[in-house]
Amino acid sequence: MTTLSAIEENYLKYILQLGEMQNGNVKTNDLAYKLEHSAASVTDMLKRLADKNLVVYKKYYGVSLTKSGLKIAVKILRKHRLWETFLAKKLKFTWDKIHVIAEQLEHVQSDELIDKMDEFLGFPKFDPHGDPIPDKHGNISLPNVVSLADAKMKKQYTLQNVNDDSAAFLKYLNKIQLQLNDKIKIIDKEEFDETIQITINDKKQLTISKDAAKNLFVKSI
Amino acid sequence: MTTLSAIEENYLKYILQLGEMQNGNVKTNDLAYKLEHSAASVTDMLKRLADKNLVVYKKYYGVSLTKSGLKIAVKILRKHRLWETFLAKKLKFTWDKIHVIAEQLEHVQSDELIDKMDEFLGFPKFDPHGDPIPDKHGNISLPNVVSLADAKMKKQYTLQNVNDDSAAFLKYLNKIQLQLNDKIKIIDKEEFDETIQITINDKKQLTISKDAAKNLFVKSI
DNA sequence: TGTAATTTTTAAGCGAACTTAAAAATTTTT
DNA sequence: AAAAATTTTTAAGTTCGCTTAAAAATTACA
Repeated sequence: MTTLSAIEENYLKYILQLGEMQNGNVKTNDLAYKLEHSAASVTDMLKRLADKNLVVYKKYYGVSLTKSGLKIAVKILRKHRLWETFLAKKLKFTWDKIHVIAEQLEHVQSDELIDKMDEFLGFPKFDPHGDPIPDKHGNISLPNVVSLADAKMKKQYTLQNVNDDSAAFLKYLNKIQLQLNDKIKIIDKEEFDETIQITINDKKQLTISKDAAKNLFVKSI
Repeated sequence: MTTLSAIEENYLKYILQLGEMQNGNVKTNDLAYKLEHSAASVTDMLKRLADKNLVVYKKYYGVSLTKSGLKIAVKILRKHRLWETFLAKKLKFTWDKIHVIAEQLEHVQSDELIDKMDEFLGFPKFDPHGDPIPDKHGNISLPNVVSLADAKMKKQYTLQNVNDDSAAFLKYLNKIQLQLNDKIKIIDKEEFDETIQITINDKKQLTISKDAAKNLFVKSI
């Protein structure tokens, strides 16, 4: 199989990402929005990806990944998250900058490079955002995580994951000094606006908005 | 200035590389051979690069880099050689594989990434092949510097650089009392194991192993 | 120096990945 | 269920980076 262009790889990546919340089916317009292209150009590409057997495309309905398309998409995810880990851990990049650079690096083609990088980093299971890194065979380890908005009162959690890569959100986390693996306990939930009172590491107490809580994923301990 | 495509960057890279042996001028056919493209497509691109003021292109004569073209080409060289150093030193790639991968990595766009990588590697002056790595400002350690392993018999050299910061190697240099700027003359090369007989400052005579010689960079005087 | 050989450019055309505008299908509203 | 609104596709056109074939300029040589 001939190697895909970075553009084709991005399509597969976003079909995987957008499909995760649904049943796997992604609408043309959602892809167009994500990729910042016109809907017409998305339709165009989807037909070509379908010809290559990477996606199943049904007119006016949507698109989903085939087995081989999924395999490639997961590999890109693996590369992206390994590179993010490298940038953060080894090169000491701050959170808000690693995503954009990893979006370039994820398209470098070399299986040996991925595997050597994996080894160099000590075979990490999660990237700096707490997202699971698929292993060499595409297996993803999923811990029992829930959104902080759905978490229960008075239970102990650790911050596992953030679901918003925007620079603004990451800067916010920096400001309130909330980091991955920090211990979190909910001490109150305000019904009215769904804000949440938490303690971080049993010390600092602060208020988290509904919007922020939805993007913070925690694991019960 | 808008960022260049990887293809445009490759043109600049090869114009620099091929021009080094000449007076800086490169022929259309030589580029076509290097890039494995038709001569027609090279002509096409050279016109576009000239429009962007990156090269000076004279019909039927050849092409050379402008000031801004040179600056970009040197930057790509810097990136290529830093990545090669990273692949060899940190990821333990063998020599024969690093070039192909670095040819992809050199096109990743991020100034901060280059500089952080440079720092991570300890600001190396030479890549694994002994080629000089341009610094942040584009300055290159003099090109008449060669590895002692590649130096000629009976010529006079001075020690310019060492490309191994390991305590063991530095201790070894101390022991044999070899210092920067010392005069070195090769008086014999043993074919069998590639050990080298040298004199230091026309006095002390000693034997240098192949491995040590590869890490000693000398300049002819 | 005139002709032959070589190099380089021009011309025409192609595929990938995009665009806008119009047409068609689907979904929503009344 | 018909009309209106929205989504998606089709059609036509663009740019980039390539091709081959031909024409033109340069270089080699007899």
